[in-house]
Order: sequence, then structure tokens, then C-alpha cells
Amino acid sequence: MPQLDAGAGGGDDLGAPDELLAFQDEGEEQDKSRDSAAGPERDLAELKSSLVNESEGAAGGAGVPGVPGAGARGEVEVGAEALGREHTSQRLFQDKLGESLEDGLKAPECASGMYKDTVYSAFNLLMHYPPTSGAGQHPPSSQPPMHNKASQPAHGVPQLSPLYEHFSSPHPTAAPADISQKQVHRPLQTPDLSGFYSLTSGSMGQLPHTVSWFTHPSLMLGSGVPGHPAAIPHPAIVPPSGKQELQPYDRSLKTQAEAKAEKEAKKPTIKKPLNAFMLYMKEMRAKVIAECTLKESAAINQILGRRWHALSREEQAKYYELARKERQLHMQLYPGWSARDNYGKKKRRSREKHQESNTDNSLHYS
DNA sequence: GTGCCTTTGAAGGGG
DNA sequence: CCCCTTCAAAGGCAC
Repeated sequence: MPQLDAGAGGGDDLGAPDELLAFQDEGEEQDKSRDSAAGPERDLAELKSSLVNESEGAAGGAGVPGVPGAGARGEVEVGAEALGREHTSQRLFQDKLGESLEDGLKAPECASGMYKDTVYSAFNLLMHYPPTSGAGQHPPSSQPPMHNKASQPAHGVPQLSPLYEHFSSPHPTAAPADISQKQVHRPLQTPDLSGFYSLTSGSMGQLPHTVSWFTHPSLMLGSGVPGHPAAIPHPAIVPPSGKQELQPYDRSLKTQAEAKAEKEAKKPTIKKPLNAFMLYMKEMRAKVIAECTLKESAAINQILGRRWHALSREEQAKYYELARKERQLHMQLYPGWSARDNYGKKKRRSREKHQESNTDNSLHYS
């Protein structure tokens, strides 16, 4: 129970050691990158050219091939493996993205406003969540509360993860500790669950991802929280996809196999908790879209990836902390859940691609 | 209609 | 322990 309040320090059995290591290792570089981030326009121009000329960068990169941004940004070490991935992937996508990126970044409002209040303002928003109970403390800048944020997506889905929103809530009484307390002595994944989902899966599907969080049967935290909707489930729970859904209410012709399939279909898909970068992306995507003319997620994600690396370690740490708490909450909500459960639910060709690339590599190295 | 693209990070499994 | 694979979000795009 006190784990959630324990912060990043003691009692954090979920904290990924890699994160700390990364921070330690990249600390100086991150600081450098932050310094260089003080010149956003320069960085943007750099970013732009890098995104456009990514593939060419392999040959022309003065410092790090394939990472044009590394040099001008202040020796931000992306890591060899990231380099390779970036290089290859962007080469694959550059034909399409190059133009779209350039078009988007060409927009004056994008170029000038790219950093004007992006990284830091979003971060300040994040700072609304108090590490312990500093809910009354507002971020240094004049960031409006979350719910007043103007850049909320048009679809009305809060950009932030539930935890983020939770921590950002002006109601500090709804601390994560309460969540865990409430849910800890609540039977998790009880047989009632399927019934609950069978009843609500349809409506849940209509609910925005995040909004639907608080109705989770094991997480009825909204009831005691003023200002919160009564019941919104965790966003990790998503109704079965239309493909998999077997029309739970159509019980007329139900073979045994169908019944089994139906039972499985009733089980909502429990999604992976979002990692730090995913939380960051979710937060910043709308901003990037607003600032640039881009809409393609692939292009936006490239920008966000750059921005992510431009964040100071303190800024990243907040997202890591959020992600850590998300994982912690997720683990408490779904003790038996494994990321493996969702394996195969996405049909991907990455393996094939990887095999292809491996073949290519082997050809290269042979 | 479905999968791919792109990003980073987490997790699981195999060697 | 290291490496590889998959998935998490997102929306345009290709097929």
C-alpha cells in the first residue's frame, strides 16, 4: 500500500533499473542536450533537415551516421542500437515521410512554435501530480490545470494516462495509494468480471479510452472522489475487438466451441501499461499536431522521439515515474496478467521483416 | 477492412 | 546475462 507513495525511492520494486542506469549514463549528455535545446529553432531546423535527410545522413553525418541530430543537438547519445533501428526504419519510411515531414515542418507556425511551449509546458503539466501530497503546489509556470488545457484532443479524450490525470487532479485525496488500498482488498478478476464486461463491453467501447478507466469493477475509485465521474474503468481494459467479439448476446445457436470462444471474447483485453515514452507521446501528440501540419502518426512519432531525447533527465524522470506507477497499478489490478497474454493479438510482420533484415545483414557481413 | 509505418520502453522467452 | 521479439498509442496510408 505505501508503495505508491514511496515514490521512486525505497520500496520501488518495479522501478526499472535500466532507467536509473540510463539516467546516470546519459545524464551529462542529457544536460548538454538540454542546453542545446535552449535553441529550439536551431534544433528544429536540425530536426527538420535530419528527418528529411535521414537516409542521406548515413553517409553525410559528420558525427554519428544516421543520426543527424546528434551532432548539433549536443552529442546526445542515442545508442548504437537505436541508431541502427532509426537508420534502417527511417530509410524505409523516408520516401513517404520525408515529404510529409518536410511539408509539416515547413509550416511557419510549426517551425516557430515547435518548442515555444512544447516540452516544458507539457512537462509542467505533468508536474501537477504531486510526488507525495504537494497537490497545492502549482508548477512554476502558469500552466492551467489539466481540465482547462486548451489542447485537448477534439475527441475529448484526455491525453494523459489515468494515473497522470489522477495525479494531475486537483483533488489530492484521490491519491494512488487510495487506489491501491481500495483495490487491494477487492477480489481481483472475480467471476463477476466477465459478467460485468459482457454487460458493459458495448458501452465501454464507446467510452474514450481514458475515461473508461474508472468504471473498472476493481477500481471504483470515482465514487469517493469529488469531481470525478462515478465509475470509469482502467484504460488498459478494452473490450474485445470487433473481430474477436462473438456477439455475446446472440445465444441462440451456441455450440460448445462457440460458448468457449464467447467466454473468451467476453474477457476484455488487458492492454499493456504505457511506458514513459508512450505517456509522453500521448501527452504531446496533440501539441505536435497542432503546431505542425502533420497528422501521420509515424511522422509525429519521429518528432516525439527526438523531443524525448531532448528532454532533460529530470523531465524524463517524471514520465518514468508515471510509467512506474502505471505499471504498479496495473500489476495490482491484474496480478495474473502477463504481457504475453496479448501476444499474437496483433498480427505483425515485424518478424518477417526482421528475418528479412537479418538476411540482408548476413548478406552484408558475409 | 486490415496491417504497416514510426517512436521508446517494458517484459518475456530462448540460448 | 544478453539478445530478440512483441506490444503499448496513434492516425494516415496502401492494399
